[in-house]
Amino acid sequence: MHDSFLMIASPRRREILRLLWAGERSAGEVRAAMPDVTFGAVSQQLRTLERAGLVRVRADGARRLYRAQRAALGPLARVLERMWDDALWRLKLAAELAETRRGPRPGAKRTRRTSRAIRPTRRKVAR
Amino acid sequence: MHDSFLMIASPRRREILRLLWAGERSAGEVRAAMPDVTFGAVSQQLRTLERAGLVRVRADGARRLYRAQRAALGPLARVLERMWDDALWRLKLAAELAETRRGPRPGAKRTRRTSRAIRPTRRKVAR
DNA sequence: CTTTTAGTTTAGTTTAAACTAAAATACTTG
DNA sequence: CAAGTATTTTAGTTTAAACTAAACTAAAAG
Repeated sequence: MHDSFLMIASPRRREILRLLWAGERSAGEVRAAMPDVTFGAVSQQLRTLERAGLVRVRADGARRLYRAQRAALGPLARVLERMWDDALWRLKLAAELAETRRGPRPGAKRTRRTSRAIRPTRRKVAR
Repeated sequence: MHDSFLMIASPRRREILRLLWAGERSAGEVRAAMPDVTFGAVSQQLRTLERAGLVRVRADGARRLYRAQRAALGPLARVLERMWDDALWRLKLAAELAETRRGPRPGAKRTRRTSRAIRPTRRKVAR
């Protein structure tokens, strides 16, 4: 994934961008705004956005503060801003968030995995 | 699928829209511009775009003439137009078309299916 | 040092998109 | 009507995205 069109195609990522548009927020604050998904899911989308250059991170103690890199979206930034200002579009957005869920639902039955921890996987310590 | 953001997230659909932007073209003419996929694949994307209201069809004998409904894209129409005018973006587009292929490659090995024709499936005769 | 708080990462699951091949449909022409 | 051309539709496959649960890491607090 790398393309801006693809990035803003996801209602979830658009919502995250909106939250980070005006200023910095911690990962936990972003997560708090989306109680329907796990922290892991939000963290992954933040990383996806970071890799695409659409957000920046900054460590602050145990927290990590994210903010949008508005210019990275080019002309699409304006489109998003106009959308967020438009009340009608806001209603559509809410509907989409409910509709376009792709991964497993919270109540999905899953097979128990065996212990794991085969690879020690030292974290890259860049925080 | 229904959202404009989702619609233009696909390089294939963006390319189809570009071809239909200036005027009418038959499904076959669109297909001829994308020799890397089957007629079926193009026909499906045309229908997807039609359902989203982004193109219009018109029957002409055995052919079906498509054209873009530019206004349906709202502010995104301008973004696409600017993109198509920009030579740099054109290079990126070519790269993406090669990269973001998701379905089976032309040479993918597939299991032979058994006869079929279980359902008669009368076509809805709306052409 | 132990526990708590904050967040990331991994491994695996589910789902939809994008495709193919083949069958079906429809119009046209001999 | 048969054959050919144009296109759609169906059924099935492959792939990547989006998610969950659990394991992990790191900093802060007790």
